[in-house]
Amino acid sequence: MVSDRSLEVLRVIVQDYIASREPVGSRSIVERYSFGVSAATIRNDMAILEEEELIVAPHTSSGRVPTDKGYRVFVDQLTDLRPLTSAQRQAIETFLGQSTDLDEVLARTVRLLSQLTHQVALVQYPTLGHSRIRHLELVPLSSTRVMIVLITDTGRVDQRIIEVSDSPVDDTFLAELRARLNSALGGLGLTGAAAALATFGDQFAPTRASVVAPIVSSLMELVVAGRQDKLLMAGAANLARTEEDFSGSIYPVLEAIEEQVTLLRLFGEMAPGPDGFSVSIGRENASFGLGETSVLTSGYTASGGDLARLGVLGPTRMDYSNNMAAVRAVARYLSRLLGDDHNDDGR
Amino acid sequence: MVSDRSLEVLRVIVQDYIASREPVGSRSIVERYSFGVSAATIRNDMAILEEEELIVAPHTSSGRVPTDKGYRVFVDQLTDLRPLTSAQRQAIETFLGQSTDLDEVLARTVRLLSQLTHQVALVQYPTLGHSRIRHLELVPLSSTRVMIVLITDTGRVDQRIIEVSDSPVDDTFLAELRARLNSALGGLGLTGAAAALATFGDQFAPTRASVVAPIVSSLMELVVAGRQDKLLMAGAANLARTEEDFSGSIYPVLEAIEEQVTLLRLFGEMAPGPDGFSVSIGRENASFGLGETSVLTSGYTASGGDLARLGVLGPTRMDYSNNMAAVRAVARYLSRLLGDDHNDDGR
DNA sequence: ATTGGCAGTCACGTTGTGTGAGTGCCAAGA
DNA sequence: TCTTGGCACTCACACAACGTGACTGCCAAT
Repeated sequence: MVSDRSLEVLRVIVQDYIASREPVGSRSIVERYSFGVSAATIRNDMAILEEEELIVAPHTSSGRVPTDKGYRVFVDQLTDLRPLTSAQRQAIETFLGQSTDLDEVLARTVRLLSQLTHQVALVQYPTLGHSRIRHLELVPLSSTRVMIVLITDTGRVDQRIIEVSDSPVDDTFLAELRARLNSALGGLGLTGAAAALATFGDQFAPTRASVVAPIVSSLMELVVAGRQDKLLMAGAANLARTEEDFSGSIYPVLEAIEEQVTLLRLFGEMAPGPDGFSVSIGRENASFGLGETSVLTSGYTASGGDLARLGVLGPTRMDYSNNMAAVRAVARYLSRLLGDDHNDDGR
Repeated sequence: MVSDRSLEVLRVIVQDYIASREPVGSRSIVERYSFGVSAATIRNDMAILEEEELIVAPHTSSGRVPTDKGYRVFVDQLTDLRPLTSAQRQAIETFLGQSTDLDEVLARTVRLLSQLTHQVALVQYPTLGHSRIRHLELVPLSSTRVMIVLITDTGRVDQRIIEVSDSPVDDTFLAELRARLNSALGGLGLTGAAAALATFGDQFAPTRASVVAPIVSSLMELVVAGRQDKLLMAGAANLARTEEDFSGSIYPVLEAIEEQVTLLRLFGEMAPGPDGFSVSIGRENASFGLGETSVLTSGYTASGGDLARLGVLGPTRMDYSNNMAAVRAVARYLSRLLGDDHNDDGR
């Protein structure tokens, strides 16, 4: 059976291997840590760990390296998150403290997270599920083209350009349409808006259909698509820095993370832990072409209770302790920032 | 002196080296090409080319490799651009043919270009210099926060959120302000708008200053910042695919291209050639941390004559012929698409 | 100007050898 | 039953020696 000391041994193996990228042997363990036992005993423990597939020996006669399963046990045991240094805390403050615009806040956040962890950082835009429509604008671009701008109370702006009929657009009618749309949809959640839109066209004369129909249907798409997420990334270069941690080239990894859809699926499938925190290690991500990377994510809440995730992605051999602390801290700070800032009245 | 045949030799050296990534020797040249002379003669030519620093021998006794200067001469001589295959032409059509939204067109363009060239593709957003203000929207977000949305006739949307005074915002006044701003600025170019804004605040009572002033100054920033460009990128993974073409790690390259500002400076400094096309090779980009990469760019015109650039970036050892053709073709197609599409009346 | 020939250089792949880190096992001790 | 020291064994790795082959540079002859 795997004793308490065995787990301790696993812990130091992971630690040393993370620090040095070299297989760690029994001898170096007794030298560096005071286990109070001899190397032979450590070897016995290591045999047990190997039995349990928590570590492996790359060659017959070399030190041991944690397996994915080993990392998993290590991470699950990791209760005492190394607190951030005061310098790191201050970095968070100064980095995020000033900005007000959602775009800017998230852009800064992703850069910050990348710098704190030296990994690829990811920040998901808040889903618009719970956000409400603040304003809706129709802007005539030309005689037959109209731009629709949708602004939600999270500060997010979506736009779309559409072609309306072949008859020239009537400006005054467009203004009327805008007014009606705003009064019909303003303040509604996106699901409510979709419902309202379904019958919205009925109040107009059929002759107007050529203008109203495409706008409504396009708006419908926009409202539905609003739930489809967007994602920021920073620090991709860090993958090249830690290139030796990948068996082959980093090409497939870069390719995988360039595809936003992949990352969004990954975010979606990561079981949100009790405190919104989740870790996915190595092969657990194999289906995304990311079998040699680990992903740490944490949820954060934007205004209106909208939930989104942020996190970091890096080689399986990463500094979990530090990175988990950073992800947690940033997620908390961001939640506070967005919550406090946007959570006002609603007019 | 460097004879005509010497230049031919340079050409085939570049060609072969690009194809094989191996130093090319005199022997393999006479085998593969019908120069009608012996290897020794080729060797003499190569000696001349080496004298001129167009090629170098990595080791005393190995084939030759083009220098940056050699690539430069090669590219400058390159008149017969390999025309795109019909498959490539069709890819352009089907890829870009359908979309109408500027964001979407550019997003598709950058992906397309990356796929055609297997390099990192870059597309700069049209500068707003020549574009005119189509519409301006003020949206109250809360009692003290207002979102400004600026829409130009290129279909670009910029927004910004600002904090206005400590007194609650007056909705009706905001509506009036919006109307006045639109009538004052609508249809103006950005430079004109900046001028108009300078005196815009004067028409309001001083008591309104706490609301008007921040909006006007923020709008001013937005108008000026409008010229600051934005940039899309795709295919960064390709750098990892051609990793062997970089002496060290690709880390510095990835790092450099992650910084949009760097790329924008690079775009800015690339002398636009006669037909708007420009090539920058190897060390010519050293100041950007891109001394081992080449950049091919071409200008394209959006509506209103606004000029922007697009291009590809890759290792110095790249297929110039193919990539130049692709960049040219895509730039032309994009110009036509944006020109035709957006260049309509203006109401 | 071109050519064939020839000597010289040097990267690279192969093979052989020693070295050291580290393991597994076992018998003895607590 | 757990721990320990000892010992034989394995094997990656670094290093040196050695061909081999692909070049080049030079030169005398055409």
